[in-house]
Amino acid sequence: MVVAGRGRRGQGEQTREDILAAAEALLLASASEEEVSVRAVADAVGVTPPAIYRHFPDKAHLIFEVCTRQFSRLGDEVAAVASPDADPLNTLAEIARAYATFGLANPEHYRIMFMGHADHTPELYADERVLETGAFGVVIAVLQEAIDTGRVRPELTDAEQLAYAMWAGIHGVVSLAVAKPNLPAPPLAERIETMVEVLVQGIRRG
Amino acid sequence: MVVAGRGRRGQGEQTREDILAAAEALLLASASEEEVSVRAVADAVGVTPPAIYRHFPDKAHLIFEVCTRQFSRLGDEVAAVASPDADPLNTLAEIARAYATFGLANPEHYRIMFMGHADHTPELYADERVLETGAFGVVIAVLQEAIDTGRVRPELTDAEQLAYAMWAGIHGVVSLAVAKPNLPAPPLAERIETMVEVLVQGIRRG
DNA sequence: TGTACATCAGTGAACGCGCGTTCACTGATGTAC
DNA sequence: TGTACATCAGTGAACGCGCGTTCACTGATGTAC
Repeated sequence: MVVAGRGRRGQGEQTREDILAAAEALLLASASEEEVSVRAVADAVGVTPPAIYRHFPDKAHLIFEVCTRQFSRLGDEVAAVASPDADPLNTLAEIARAYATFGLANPEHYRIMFMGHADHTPELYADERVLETGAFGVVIAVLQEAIDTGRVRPELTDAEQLAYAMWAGIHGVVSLAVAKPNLPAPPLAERIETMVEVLVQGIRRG
Repeated sequence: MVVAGRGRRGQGEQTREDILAAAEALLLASASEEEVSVRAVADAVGVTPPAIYRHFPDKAHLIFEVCTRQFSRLGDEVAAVASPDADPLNTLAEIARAYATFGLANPEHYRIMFMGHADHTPELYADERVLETGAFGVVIAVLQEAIDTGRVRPELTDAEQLAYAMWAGIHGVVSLAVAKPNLPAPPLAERIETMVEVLVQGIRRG
C-alpha cells in the first residue's frame, strides 16, 4: 500500500504481502474472480501490472495462494471447535455451523475452491488438494469416535462415507446461498439449522 | 445442420431450433460455458455468427433458453417419479435419485443454473425462477403428505423448510461431483445413496 | 400472367474492448577491492 | 574511503488474442396489382 519507490532492496517480500492482501480484499469486495484483474490488484497496491509478475508466475497462482491462505484459516477454526471432551454429535453440529459461517463470510473464496472449474490450472486446483485443509480429517476422526462410542445408527459403519455426507449436506446449503443469494426461501440461519438437525438426526442411533 | 441457403422464407424457425440444439450439444461436450462461443455455435449450425442475432438478442438469452428447456425436462422427470400411491418417504428418495442422475448427466447445465453467477443478466437468472421447474413444488407436496400421515419426526413441521433441506443435501452431492469430479472419495453412487439414506432417516419418525 | 415491391434470412468484414502477459528499460541499493 | 559492478524491484509501452456484437449489404421468396 505504501509507495515503495523504485527497488528498495528487501522491499520485495513486503510488496508480495501487499499484493496478496489487496487481491484478497478485492476478492471479498467483488462478485466474481473475473472482476479481480491483475491491473486492479496492481492499482490497489500502488504498483504497475508487470510488478505482479516479479512475485507470481501468473494470475492463477496469485489467486490460488489467496484462497489456500484463507482455507488454512478454515482448517484452524474447525480444529478449534473440535474439543475432545464434548459430545461427538454436538461437535459435528458445531463444526458444520463453523463451516457454514466461514463459507458465507468468504463467498468468492468458497466459490473458487469448491464451485469453480478445475479445468484450467489443474495442477493447482487438483481435487485431492481440496481436502488438505485438515478440516476433513477432523470430521472423520469425530465421526469415528461417535461410531466407536455407539452414538451412530448401526447400519452406518463407514466414517469416511459419513464425513462426505455431512460435508456435502452443509456444502449444499452454503453453495446454494452463495450462488442464489436471493432465493425466496426461509432465512439462511434456519436453513443451516434445519440441515444440521437433519444430518445429525440422520446419523444418530435411535 | 442442413445448409439453408440464403433466406428461405419460413426457414427461420428451423434454424432457431438448430441453433438451440447445437448450443445444447456443445454445452454437453464442453467443460465450460465460456467454451461455447457464438462462433462455435454458428459453425456447428453451418451459419455465420451474425445469423444467431436474428434469433436471439444476445448470447445470454441463447444459453438461458438452452438451460430452461433442459430443466423443464427435470420437472417432468420428477413429476413422473412422484406416484401418489407410494410411500411418501420412498418417493422422496426416488426423487432425490432422479435429481442426482439428471444433474450428473447435464453437468454444465446444472452448473449454469445452480452454481453460476447470477450477477450478469439478473433478469434471466432471477433467483425465484430457479424454483419454477415445478420439481420443488412436488417435493413440498410429498413432504406435506408425509407430515400429515405421521411419517415425520414431530419436531419437523414445516414442509417447505424440509424441502429446502432435502434439495440442499442432494445438491451438495451433485455440485461437489460436478465441480470436483476426481475427488479421492467413495464412489459417486455410494455417496448419493448415503446422502439419501441420511436425509430420509433424519426426517423419518423414530 | 407478368412485373414491381416488400420482407425474410442470411453474409462478410470489421470494430472495440479488456484482458493477461512480455519486452526493454531505469534507478536505487548493496558489495568487492 | 572511493569507485566499479552486480542485483533487486520496479516502470512504461505495447502486443496479441478471442470474444460478443454491429454494420451495410445480398439474394431468395412471397405478395399485390
